[in-house]
Amino acid sequence: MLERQQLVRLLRQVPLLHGLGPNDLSGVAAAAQCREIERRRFFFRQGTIADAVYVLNRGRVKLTQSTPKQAHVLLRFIAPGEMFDLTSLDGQPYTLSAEATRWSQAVVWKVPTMIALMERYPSIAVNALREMAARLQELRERYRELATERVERRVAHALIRLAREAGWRRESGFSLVDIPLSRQDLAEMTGTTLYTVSRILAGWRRDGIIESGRQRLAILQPSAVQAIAEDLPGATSGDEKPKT
Amino acid sequence: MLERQQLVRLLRQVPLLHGLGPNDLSGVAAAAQCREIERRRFFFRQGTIADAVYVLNRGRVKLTQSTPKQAHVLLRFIAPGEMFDLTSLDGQPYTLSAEATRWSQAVVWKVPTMIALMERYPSIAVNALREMAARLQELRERYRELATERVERRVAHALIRLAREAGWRRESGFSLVDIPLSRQDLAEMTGTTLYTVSRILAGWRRDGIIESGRQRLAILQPSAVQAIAEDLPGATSGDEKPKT
DNA sequence: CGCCCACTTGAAGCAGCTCAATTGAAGTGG
DNA sequence: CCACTTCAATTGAGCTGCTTCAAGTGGGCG
Repeated sequence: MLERQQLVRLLRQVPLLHGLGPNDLSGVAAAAQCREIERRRFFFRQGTIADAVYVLNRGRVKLTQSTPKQAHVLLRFIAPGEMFDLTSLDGQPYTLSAEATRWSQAVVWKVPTMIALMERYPSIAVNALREMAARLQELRERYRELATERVERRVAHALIRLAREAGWRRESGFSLVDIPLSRQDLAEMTGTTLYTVSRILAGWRRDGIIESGRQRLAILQPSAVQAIAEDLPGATSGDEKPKT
Repeated sequence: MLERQQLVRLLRQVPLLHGLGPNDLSGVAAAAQCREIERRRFFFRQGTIADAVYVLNRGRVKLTQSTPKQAHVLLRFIAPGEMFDLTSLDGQPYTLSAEATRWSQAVVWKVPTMIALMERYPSIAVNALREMAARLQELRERYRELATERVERRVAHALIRLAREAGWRRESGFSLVDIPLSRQDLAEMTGTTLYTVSRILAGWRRDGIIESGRQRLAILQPSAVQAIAEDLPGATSGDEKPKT
């Protein structure tokens, strides 16, 4: 757990609280709770009441939605500093679940508490709005993608997006996804099946664009992935130079 | 155009401004502008700078997104009272376009003006957040639908959604969509082609579930449409009684 | 009245899904 | 350290829902 001092220092980095002075931050911190969970456990589950707002401090969280018939959709990953999930301000049930992909720590405010804070410090509300607007915009783009693009391009986009959301580790000079990521996960991100993802990745591996193993994925030629995502020349041929 | 008095009376109905007193409303109204446009004209277009926030007063607006290759996606319709579109608070370009489907009137605030209003009247920001959260939630649901459901069910869902967003007119006892709605529009809403939509509607028409013509659509058996959307029994057989 | 444009319908092709069998890498326990 | 288990990943074969292309049809508006 965290001491107050430590918490305030943390919160200073959080985009949601930008523009607040030290005193304000201290007040906001006083209203917060802290929650830590293990890998594969949930901050909240689809169907339970949405009574809190989270800001991820350490770890990595994935947001998923599932249907009655056990079809799952992977909406996005949350990186440290990001807010999740302002689904409802009125005590409606969550329509998604938040699962830690490894040990994670989040700062939590009850919804009524957060609303009170926003009334008192309006810039929090404006920051939240900014974050929500960005989310909405990204999701709209993905929606368009899903409606108009072929699978291969969607998978390429998913990899590029993972670079931003999930982060990468440098390993022997290449980008390695910093998340345990199965074919199933990628399929659920792009609206396809794990078989199709496997075939696509196999093709890219043959072309030297990526390296991959069990829950592991490394991009050898970022520019080639970009080319596939954007319909540039040189998409399938492996004649691109690896960047880095 | 509108007088101040009239404008204030209007703004009292707007969810975005709920919780404000008469004086506050008057101040908010003073900072607003008013814009009226004809059918088929745009409040804003994809690519231009997002420097304003709109609240629709009268008419009907559709939000669309298009790709470089002229593929279009119809994101949603805006009904009077709704806010559109808080895409960006920072002067980024719009990633969508807002087109009037008939003569429309909207109240407009410049983005910096609206941010200042939110700082002054935090409940506006909270209301905006509420609206954004609802949008995000709905879009996530549609994203999941697009990723996991067949076309026929997506079209059924689109009709149900239109009932809420676009409104219906009662005509000889049946629900008629209150928007000029082509097969192409429905295709762009559901991520398919106008041909497939045409075939699906033809089937429903044979089963007596709908009536349809040129840019016209009437639902004869709402419960049958619901059944198709939700995978209930009695989906394709026309043995349901019309509600109403 | 005649043209335009939304809509319909058929036929062919294919991208991606489904099912099934196999491989192989990472634990696990003796 | 090796046998065993487990589970992600691969790959083939067949199928199908949907797209694509092309040719009509008919309602509505100028």
